[in-house]
Amino acid sequence: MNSILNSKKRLEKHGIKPSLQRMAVMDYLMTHRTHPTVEMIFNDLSPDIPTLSKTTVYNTVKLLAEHEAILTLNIDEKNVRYDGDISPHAHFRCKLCGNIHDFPIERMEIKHPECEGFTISETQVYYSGFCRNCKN
Amino acid sequence: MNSILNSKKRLEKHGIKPSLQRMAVMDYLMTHRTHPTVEMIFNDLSPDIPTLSKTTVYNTVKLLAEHEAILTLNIDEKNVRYDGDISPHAHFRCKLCGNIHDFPIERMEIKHPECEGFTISETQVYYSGFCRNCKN
DNA sequence: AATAAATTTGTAATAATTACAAATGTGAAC
DNA sequence: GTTCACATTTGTAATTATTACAAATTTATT
Repeated sequence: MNSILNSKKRLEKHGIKPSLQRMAVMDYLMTHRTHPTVEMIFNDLSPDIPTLSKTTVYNTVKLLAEHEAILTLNIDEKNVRYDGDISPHAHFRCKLCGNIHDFPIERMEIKHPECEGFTISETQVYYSGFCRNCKN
Repeated sequence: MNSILNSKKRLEKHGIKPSLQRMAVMDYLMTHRTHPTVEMIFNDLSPDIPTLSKTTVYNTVKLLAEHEAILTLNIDEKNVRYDGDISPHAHFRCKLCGNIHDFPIERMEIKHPECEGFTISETQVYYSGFCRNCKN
């Protein structure tokens, strides 16, 4: 399977004109389930696309997120992280190694008087603690 | 009710030695349910404590959070926000006005094979969308 | 009152992100 | 196929939140 083709389809599905850089970033996020930072994406793509600029990566993830082709995670206090998996799931950050894991999300009931009149368009569930490797 | 007294008690309960600045920040977070940034806390306390330094506010909220006397919210991409209400609840950020509201949290079932071996010490639930005032 | 320890303060450094304008690439019209 | 308009990318400079750090101040102890 040519994963670049998949990334192109994803871009088009979300109304984004595909370019070499956009497809590369989209493909990276679809094939790397590490919830990478802009820095990581840039470092990993640079060898293949020598002219790539970090600004382009910033611009691209912003564009992708605005078109809801990817998720923006604020689970890490330092850097913003991005996720190519847009299906509903929660995230876990290990306080020791910093790695982020996907967690299944069961369900969430939100039907309280206080919520009347609010329109919820996005939900993020963040856990933190120690992962399997780090809980010594 | 002298709310400064309450803040002193909260500090002591969490093993933090009370000082003028620490009590002021703790009190501010207990009486202002706006999930303020360091900037906001600093600006509002400065008139009363003219010698106050922004570094002190940074130091203090870090200390309070480490001792779990307050919550750290990463719901806002720009600034870290702090919450003096440590009882379980979720947060909602309006995409238009940026205000953050408390939401009740019903329950959350996390009992999936994928979670085996992970130790969850903290859970944050963030919603975003449009608040009552902003949904035009 | 003197000394040691803890806390606060101000400044300077760091680091992520954004603004912006120049350069490059792409596509349509002729 | 060349020209022109428009979109995209790039690099640099600016911005901004946060941290590092050392001096100054406050607090506690003898």
